[in-house]
Amino acid sequence: MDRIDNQILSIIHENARITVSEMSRKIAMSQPAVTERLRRLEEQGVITGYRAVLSPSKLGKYTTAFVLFKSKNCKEFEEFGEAAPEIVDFYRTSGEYNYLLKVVTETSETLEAFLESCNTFGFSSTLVVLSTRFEDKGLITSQDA
Amino acid sequence: MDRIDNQILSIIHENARITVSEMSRKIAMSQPAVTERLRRLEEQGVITGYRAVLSPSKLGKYTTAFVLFKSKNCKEFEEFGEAAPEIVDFYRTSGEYNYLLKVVTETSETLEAFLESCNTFGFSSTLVVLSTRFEDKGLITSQDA
DNA sequence: TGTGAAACTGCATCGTC
DNA sequence: GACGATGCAGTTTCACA
Repeated sequence: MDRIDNQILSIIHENARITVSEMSRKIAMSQPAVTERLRRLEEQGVITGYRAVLSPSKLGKYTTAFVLFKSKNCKEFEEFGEAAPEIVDFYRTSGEYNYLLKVVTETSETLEAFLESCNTFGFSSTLVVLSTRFEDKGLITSQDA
Repeated sequence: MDRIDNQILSIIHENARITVSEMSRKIAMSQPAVTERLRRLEEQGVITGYRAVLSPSKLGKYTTAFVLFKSKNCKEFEEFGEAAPEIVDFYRTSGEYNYLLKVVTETSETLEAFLESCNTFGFSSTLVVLSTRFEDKGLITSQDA
């Protein structure tokens, strides 16, 4: 994990579909060398995947909310969470609440319906997202790369 | 936006570095047709980008937390947030708190230092993430694709 | 680990429907 | 909108440093 690896990570976090050739030009290194470094970063688990970022609103999902949850039966609630398509992110947390969920739904009505379906598992508190300033800022700072 | 577009979105959300040829085999359509559909999905803003997913712990970041924030001066706080490398996600929310931040730091000590640097802007409540059950579940359900 | 060369594979583009 | 053909670009592999 040297400076070149950090450059590769920074570039590929910005644009996961960049070609290895283009990257090799950016960092002034041969294309097979970059391919090999990428392979290693994947193998070591530094890179865990590559994802397209989709616009919720363009897919008819206009409501995003964070739900703080205090569940009684954790096992049952986690099984419910796995199966619920509305839950995009699912975290176990410390504090008064033991779960935090990011929920994406069509409208506030479908959010309400979702919250009601959670009621049997415990108590929740919901924060509706008004707007997103930014998401998924890179973990590599310019000084690292 | 038909079933084939949904299939493309589902596939490329799973693996953003898949080749167009491989996709075209999976969905039994010619390579130029898939290229054209991809181009349109990008142009329409359904796909807003492609990102590598990086492991925080492999980069020395062992602490993730969600910070609920109640700020007095919103403009100043947002400028601070843009510049803070610890803040990975930044949302404006409804409710008692007006911001929600996802913060990734090296240790609980660096989290503490970050929280102290926020103090001038208002009041915060922090939920430390104990574990992540899942993140970034696809917005396309199997019935759509 | 990194490089250069060669064979292979994938992609952009265009004409056709 | 989708297809097939084609020339160019990117990737894989390997011998060598």
